Parts: sequence; structure tokens; C-alpha cells
Amino acid sequence: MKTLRPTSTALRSYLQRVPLFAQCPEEDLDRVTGVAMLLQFERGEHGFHAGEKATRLDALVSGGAQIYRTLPDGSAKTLHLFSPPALLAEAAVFMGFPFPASCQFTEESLTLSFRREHLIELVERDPAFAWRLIGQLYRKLHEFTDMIASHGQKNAVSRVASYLLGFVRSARPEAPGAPACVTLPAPKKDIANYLGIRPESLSRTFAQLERAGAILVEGQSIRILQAEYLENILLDSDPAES
Amino acid sequence: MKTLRPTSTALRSYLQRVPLFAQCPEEDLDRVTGVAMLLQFERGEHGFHAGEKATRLDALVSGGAQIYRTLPDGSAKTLHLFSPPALLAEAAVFMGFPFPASCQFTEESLTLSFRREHLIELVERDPAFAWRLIGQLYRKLHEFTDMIASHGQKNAVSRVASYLLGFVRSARPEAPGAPACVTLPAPKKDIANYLGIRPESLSRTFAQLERAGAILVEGQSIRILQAEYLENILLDSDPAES
DNA sequence: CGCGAAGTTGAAAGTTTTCAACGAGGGTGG
DNA sequence: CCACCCTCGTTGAAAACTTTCAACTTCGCG
Repeated sequence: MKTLRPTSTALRSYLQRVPLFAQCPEEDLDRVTGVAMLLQFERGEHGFHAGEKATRLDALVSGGAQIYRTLPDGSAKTLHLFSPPALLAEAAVFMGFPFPASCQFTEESLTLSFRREHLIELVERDPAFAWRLIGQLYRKLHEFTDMIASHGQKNAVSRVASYLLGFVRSARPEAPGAPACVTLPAPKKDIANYLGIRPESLSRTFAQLERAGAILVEGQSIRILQAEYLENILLDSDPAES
Repeated sequence: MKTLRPTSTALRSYLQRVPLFAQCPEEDLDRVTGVAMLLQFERGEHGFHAGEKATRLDALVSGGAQIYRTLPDGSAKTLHLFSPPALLAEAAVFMGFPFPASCQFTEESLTLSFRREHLIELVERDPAFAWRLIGQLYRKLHEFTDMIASHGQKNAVSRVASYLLGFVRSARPEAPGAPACVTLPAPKKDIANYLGIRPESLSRTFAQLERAGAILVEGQSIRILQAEYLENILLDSDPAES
């Protein structure tokens, strides 16, 4: 981890992309800019470990990160894959609790970080900030809801289809007919872990969807040729029917 | 759904068992008691449906409820199984958003319910209340985290063991050596759905654990004879080893 | 008493995991 | 600059597991 020394205006432009701060009044932004730090992490480095007391809030502004938990048998389960902009473990930080899971950067990353006490001060000064925070937590709860529902899908193909469509839906003010292009937020082995399947199964599933002409895999980026095909997989496990 | 007319003191005693209100100052409790309703739901009845605007907060005080989502293919996935006392969809209510999932009572149940506007008023009057709310959301997030990690477990036996141990750990100020007794919060088919397996698989898994002498199944209640055995399943998929 | 839902059990079918081998890419050191 | 090594990804075949389908039992309730 390295602490960078950016200009104040650079900090400010990063700050405006972070969900929780985006709608803050100018006055708060000024105050926050003064206490923000810009940190750099290398690929594989940890942001925090499960059990540590939360004292700092990291906002991912570039790169990628994953939240994972170590299971009793020693293996790791990825709970969340983050692409910027994203807040990492905001709930634990605000409550001052130990982190319930660990955070590792899947690529070289930059975070905008704040010490806990500064944030608490901010909440107490601005009641609307508390509501924004609650809104963020709601959003995260909602994401987990989606994730658990996805994991409920019977077979690997459905889970992968569901995962890919998640990207198509979220980032799409573009041409509706054009083939959307998705860049995976982490190496495929991590994606597989997140989806609850083995890397081999993910590979086979991609190959299968590629043979069907639904997608085109080019390293870490995937072109969605027939979103319709993927949707049919979710509707019924036989996409050829419709 | 039926609206009951309990005495004010009865309401008050229910209220004190609800997490969010338990630590409220007397003054707030008085105010809340005045606007609380006691509702009765029959088994199978819905508390709310996905997509409806959240206007009322239900706190489960007796019975049981499940939160589920309908998947694209028409099947339902149980996201949460609640035993009293529990808050149902508090985040959606406070944010005034549509419910992201549906709520159905798995047994005849009683809820202590509040209209949204009354709660908003309460938050604005008492800033500490907002923190309690954030704490609740944190707890729920944490639960989801556990749940996703559990679902990551490879085989059905591990998931069931993990599920059972969850009860043992949470409700256990009792004798450490004595066999703990768990009452399932819903019919087995719903438990199976929640665990992401088929009812048949759950049945077989229970039978298997019973043959091993780890548990004793008596209808909806399960006696844990060897918690140690279950823990070993999680440590390594071969409990006989240790 | 009898119906219907819930639960149990068996056997076959279908998926995923596991194990193993191999190829491609990136980074390091000679 | 190239050889080497290690990780990641891919592919095949066998093993393990869960689901599916079907029949049967149990339980609760009208």
C-alpha cells in the first residue's frame, strides 16, 4: 500500500464519482476533500482482513476488489466483486465493528480513503448524510438479495447467463440492438468462485454458450451476441424452445 | 389479515422484544405504542408482495415468515426464514421503495406494525434512532453474508450442518454438554428451498446424519446429539477422521 | 373416515466436481 | 534477449453428487 499525494482538484473529481458523496452539498465536499487520502494497492494486496477493527473507509476508484470469507474447511468464498466506483464495507466502518470478511484487490487499484472519526463527524453534522448511508445499505442488501436468488438457479449455465445479463442491464444506455461488451471485473477463477462453481465449469459453460453463438469470449472481455438467448435460459432451461 | 385490539400494556411488552425498539428511550416507546397496530395473519397469507410500495413496517412477534423471490422461470427462491422477534423489510420501508421480494407467513402469525410516516417522524426526532437502524441493516447484511457463504458449501450435508449449527450457536446460554434442541422455523420443504436443495435431498441428508448418530429428527424439532460431528463436516468433508 | 399436503425412500438420469494433462501468458533472472 | 517458472485457463474422462420421477407413508384437518 502506498499513499499518493494528488492535487486537491484531482481528489475532488474522484470524490464526485463515489456514490455516498456524489449528492453531498458543496460545503461537506470541501470538508471531506481536506481529510481524504488517495491510496494505491497492488494486485493481490489486502485492503483489510476479517476480524480487524474497522477504522478506515475505502472507496474504490480504479482497479478491482473482492470481498471474501474463509470457510471452516479453509477454502475461500467470494462474496462480492467490485468494480469502481464502489464503497468497501461501509457498514462495518460506520458501526465501528470488526470486518466480517476480508478484502483483496484483484488488480492494481486506487482507493479514496477516510478515517472513521472524520466520517462520524460528518454524519453528526449533516442528518441527510445518514439517510444517504441508509440508502447505500439498502442498495447493498438488494444486491445480496439478487446474488442469493442467482445462486438458487439450478445449473451453471443459468448462473452464468444471469451474471452476464446483470452487466448488460446495469450499463446500457447504448444501442439496444448492438452486441454489448462486458469486461470481467476479476480473473475467471475469481468469477467462478463468486458464482459458486469451479473454474473448469465456468470455462466449459463459456465454451458452450460460445458454440451456441450467444457470446464471444476474448480473454477478460465478453461480447454478448444474443442477450435474448441468455434470457431464454433463465425463463426455461431450454433456450431453443422460443 | 385481521387487526387485533390489544391493551396498551400488551402492546408495550411486545414492543420491548423488537430489536429496533428495545433500546429506545421511554419517551419514544410511549409515542410508538400509541401508533402501533397488532395484526394477525394466517398460515400462507402474504405480508406484502414484491413490487408493492412499502408503507408499513411489520415486526414479527409470533409465528414465522419467509421472504422469497420469484425467479424468471417462475419458481420461487426463499431468501430468508424468520422466527420472532424479527423486522420484515425494514430497509425498504424506511427508504419508501417498492419491496424487492415477497413476504409470506409460514405459520399463523402476529405482527406489530407501524405506518411509515410515523417511523420517519421518529427518526427525525431522535438521531440515535437512525444509528440503531443502521445497526440493524448492518446485522442483516452480515446475515446475508453468512448465508451466501453457507450456500457456497459444496454438498448438501455441509449446508445442512452449517444451518443447524447456526441455531446451536445463536440460542445457547444453556448447558454445553446437553443435546441442544432446534425447532425448524418452517415446514421442511421451505427449509430445503432456503438451503438451495430439494426436499428429497434434505430428507436424505437428515436420515444420513441420524444414522451417523449426530442428530435425532422428531417432526419439526431436531435434537443435536453431536454438534462436534457437524463441525467436523464443515472442517473437512470426512467427519470420521477426527 | 377420507382427502390432500408433506415427508420418505428407491432407482435412473443428469450435472458438477475431481483429477490429470497440456498450452498460453507474464514476470524474473541469467 | 531468451530460458525458466508459475499462474491461469482449457479440455478430457471418471467419479461423486443431486435431481428427477414415481410410489408409498404419515399427518393434520374437515
